[in-house]
Amino acid sequence: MPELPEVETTRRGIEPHLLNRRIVQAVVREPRLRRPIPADLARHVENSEIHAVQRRGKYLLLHCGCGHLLIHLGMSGSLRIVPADTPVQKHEHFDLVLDGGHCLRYRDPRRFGLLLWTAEDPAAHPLLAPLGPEPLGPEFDADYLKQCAHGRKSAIKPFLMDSHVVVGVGNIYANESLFSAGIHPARAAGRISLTRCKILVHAVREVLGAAIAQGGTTLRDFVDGEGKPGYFKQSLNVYGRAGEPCVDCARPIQVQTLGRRATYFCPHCQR
DNA sequence: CAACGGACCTGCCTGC
DNA sequence: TGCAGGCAGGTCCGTT
Repeated sequence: MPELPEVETTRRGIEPHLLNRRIVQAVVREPRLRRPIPADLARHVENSEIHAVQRRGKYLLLHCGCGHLLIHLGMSGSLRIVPADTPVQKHEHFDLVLDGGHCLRYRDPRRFGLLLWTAEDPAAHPLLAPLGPEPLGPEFDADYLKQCAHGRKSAIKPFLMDSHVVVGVGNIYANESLFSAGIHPARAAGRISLTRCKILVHAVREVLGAAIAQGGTTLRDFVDGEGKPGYFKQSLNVYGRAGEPCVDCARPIQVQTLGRRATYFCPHCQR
């Protein structure tokens, strides 16, 4: 589920409920996520106030007390604000109970997510430090992309999905951005001209921006902080549309595996 | 160092 | 109907 637009949608949904609230209790029902939830988490966060709710790539950062909570939603994670007495359902692995009677509840069937605590500058955390620039920020431009791709033989699609190149572009939006830019997903990253890098950067920004504006993409179970789905699915041009007509040329959309991920494209419009 | 495969999990869908 | 197999929005880590 969650690529950057879904994480940003989640951030925007939960932020107003969290800012300046105090965490009165951290309840961990299932610590076995991709990495175990630290046993001493409660000690760090209980009775601390949430000062900021930020995002870096697909990580959510809750600045509370004298450190940060890092939350990653993995493939199937979601966060919701619910009344603290709401009955717990399957796969709801932890709650941050807030003063005022609500709690932030995390659900993640596949348990690929993360909940970690760091007392340092979160940007220096080993998981965040090596991340590439934000796709919507000024650092991500054609010159950067061109330089980054120099000499790389990897196909552009898995290259674009590499969080060390640029953060936040997962499978759905890599497919959509490449379609929008008219670039074939299997083209070697190092063999894309500066002009086309410019087009691609623009496409990534447009696609992500539009997805955020529509509350993200709900394929199966993504919901925002209020439990509502995203509406970008209806704007998808290629993802999940194998065999259906290309919106530009009406020829059938192809699907093939690239870098072990389903890759959708129009061989006529993408070169 | 780049590229690739395996691993971490559950749920859902398909086909036998 | 049951079950095995494949596939799914992510990304870390170890090996070539």
